[in-house]
Amino acid sequence: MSAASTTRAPERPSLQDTRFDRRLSEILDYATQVFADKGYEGASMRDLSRLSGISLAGLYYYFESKEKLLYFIQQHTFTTIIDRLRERLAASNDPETRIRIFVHNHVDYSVTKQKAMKVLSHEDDVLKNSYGTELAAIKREYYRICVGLVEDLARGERLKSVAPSAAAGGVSTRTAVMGLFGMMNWLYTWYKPSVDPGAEILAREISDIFLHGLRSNAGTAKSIRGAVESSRAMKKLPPKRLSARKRQ
Amino acid sequence: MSAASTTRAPERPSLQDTRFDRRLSEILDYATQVFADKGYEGASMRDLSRLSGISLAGLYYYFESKEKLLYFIQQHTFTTIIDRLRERLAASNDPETRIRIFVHNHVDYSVTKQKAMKVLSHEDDVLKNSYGTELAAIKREYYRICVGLVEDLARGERLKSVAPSAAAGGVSTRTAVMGLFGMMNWLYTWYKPSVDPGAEILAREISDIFLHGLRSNAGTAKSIRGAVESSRAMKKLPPKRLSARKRQ
DNA sequence: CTAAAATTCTAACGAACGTTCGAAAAATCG
DNA sequence: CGATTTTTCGAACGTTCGTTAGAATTTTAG
Repeated sequence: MSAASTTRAPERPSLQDTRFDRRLSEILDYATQVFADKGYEGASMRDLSRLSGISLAGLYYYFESKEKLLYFIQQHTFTTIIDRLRERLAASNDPETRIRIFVHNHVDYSVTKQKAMKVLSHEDDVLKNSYGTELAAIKREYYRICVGLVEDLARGERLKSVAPSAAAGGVSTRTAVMGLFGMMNWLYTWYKPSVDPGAEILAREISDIFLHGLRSNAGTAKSIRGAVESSRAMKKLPPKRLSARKRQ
Repeated sequence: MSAASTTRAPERPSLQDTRFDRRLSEILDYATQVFADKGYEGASMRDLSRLSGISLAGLYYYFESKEKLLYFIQQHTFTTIIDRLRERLAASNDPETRIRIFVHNHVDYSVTKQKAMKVLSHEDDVLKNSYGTELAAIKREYYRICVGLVEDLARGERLKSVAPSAAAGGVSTRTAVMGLFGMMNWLYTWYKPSVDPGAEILAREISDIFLHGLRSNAGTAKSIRGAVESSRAMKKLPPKRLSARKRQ
């Protein structure tokens, strides 16, 4: 009888480390690897069975569906990142330092848990049911934390270049934060531990770009208006050819 | 008899706009939508058949496999972006302006051809055979163009904060360029035309962050060393609990 | 040691997948 | 028009998919 679906006993606070728990988290590690390597849709339960050495049916003793498996991975990864962030943020009250802590925390996790982070970023909008809604809520919470940090910085330094809207020049908070997430979440596509710097240096580099990027006085920015509009580049270009085909 | 696989006549330079070509590119538009909405692996040929109104077998008259379909989309999107970029870059010799043109070109395409851009970014490493190798080459070419623009800027302004390596503070060229790609390629996950600014403003915001980020004199950067190491946050944290389970 | 509970397995289910065959229909052209 | 080519389609192919029933085995506890 499948424990994950039917048995429903005392339900202790689940803070123990039972045999079942250990096996499940072992499976989650294998699943993270398979999902990272082949994508959620591209990976099959048979791939996971082969890699983990557990029979196909044996897997289903620990979770009830492939979807739940992805949910477990993403939920665990996300809450771990947020928990660590909260602990680390307690160490400073300086707005700039706190943003650097935020970036370091995120980059550090991306570097040390590359596959989990890839599954979190790349399979972002796969889950559609209640799992998806819950993960979306966690994501929004994480986003709001970052917005708060940026607003603290802007307030403290009176950065008029960071504003809710970017109408008159300067950078909107939303674009800034999303840009930062872009720099961090894109890591999984290019980071190679053997070639690239460690989390400390990488986090400093990204923080530098972001922080100094926000501190710009927007007045000095050049416009591409003149240069571009003088060419035909800005106008609607004629549709390009499709690739070659084999026909007469 | 399937024209795409067997017939092999005169093979004119394929610069015409035949009935076949028009139908194929119509199918590619539908396929772009399906792949963007459900992911390449998650989308089925039956989904495409339903959306396009063409029978399952009818589709295969125009291409020989699902893989080739993805290749067509990605190859066409990528070369279009590069072609437009080359035209637009001809309008200026100023290093900063040229980088702004690069960003605008990329952002503009992301905003106006959202779905195609999502397929290009999100299904980046799906193709493994010769298709994949060819696309990787195009990608490298695009990357090298951007590196060239950044190097021109650093040379022209004697930015000692932008260097091949980032050992002593400052930002390595690789991290800078990858960070820029991150900001731009992450767009597809959050950009909403109804809420967010148009390509012009968005491109200026991203360019501002990037350019002013690079121009920082790295000396003023704070370190999170002290703050973070004084807490237990930097150390290996005890493993967090997995999510709840239903057992006794 | 024995009985109960927890864990694992083999074998299979029906559904969905990418792709193809061969004939029907539509378009082209003398 | 009739002949030929181009385009479309219903029906099926073999394979793989996620999942499950039920028996066999291992672990746990008295």
